[in-house]
Amino acid sequence: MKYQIVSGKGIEIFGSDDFLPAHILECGQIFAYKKLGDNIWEVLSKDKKAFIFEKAGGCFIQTGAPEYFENFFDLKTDYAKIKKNLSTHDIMKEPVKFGHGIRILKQDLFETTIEFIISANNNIKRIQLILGRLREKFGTRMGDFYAFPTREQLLTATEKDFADLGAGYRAKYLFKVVRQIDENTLAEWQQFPTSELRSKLVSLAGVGPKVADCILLFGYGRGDVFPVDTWIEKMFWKFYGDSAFVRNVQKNAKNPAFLQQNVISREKIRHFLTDEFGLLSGFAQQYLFFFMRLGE
DNA sequence: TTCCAGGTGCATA
DNA sequence: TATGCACATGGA
Repeated sequence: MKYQIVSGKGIEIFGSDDFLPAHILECGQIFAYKKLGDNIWEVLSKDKKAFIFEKAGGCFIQTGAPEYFENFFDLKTDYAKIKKNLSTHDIMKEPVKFGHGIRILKQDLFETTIEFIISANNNIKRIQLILGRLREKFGTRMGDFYAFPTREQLLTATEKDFADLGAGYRAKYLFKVVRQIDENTLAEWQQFPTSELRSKLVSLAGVGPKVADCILLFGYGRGDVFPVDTWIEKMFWKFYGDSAFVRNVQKNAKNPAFLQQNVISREKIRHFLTDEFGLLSGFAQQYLFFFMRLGE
């Protein structure tokens, strides 16, 4: 994909095959965005903001921090190649076509951690509501918007403060996790291989296997993880319900009368899918998630 | 009213 | 290792 940085003003994106705001922003990887009009989107990351204007032949990302968003939108990665590789899997052909403009964002580690702790067993609308309140209450005002709060700022919040945002039972996780990690620690963890990094993340309050995989994928940019949530579970049964893998597990199940869901755990599904897609697992996951939620 | 949402923590076997 | 249950909240 071709693009050009316009110093201090933004980034010009040429073509829409590998960059579509609706696909990038609505595939579940980010919560801090808003559709302002037919062809205008607003995106917040950390203490920065960008507008994306869709126009004939591409997009313009308007921002005072083009270099930051060049990395954020992962513009240097060749998604045409990734989609070509993924499409060798039959089940990926439709999802890749449907979400062809998806890119996996490289989001701030601290922000991503907090966001996905809140995302657990929650719906996207309410997650956005809670996060909006979190910015307003604890973040620094940046003119017409609020920055995502720093760890320092969140240390001033009580458990009740988090609950008052509507975080529900996740309030105690938030209170605890800001005392377990800071921005520097999260950055230092980048040096670890995925499995080791994953176990460090799982040790944090409110971070289980699914949230850890989201942080690994959307923050650390690890492609070798496959977050399994309710939508991916549905996808698995839809596309692989009759696969040899499933038939084999069922055959060996102690009680064959059990429903499929009772025999194959999310952990098994995760292993199956990461074996299937390897280093492209995370990419496959995003096309499939988007397809299951909005496609068909 | 009940179910569900990008699940996790904890006790138990 | 895996299973069962509690956990806040709001929309459908």
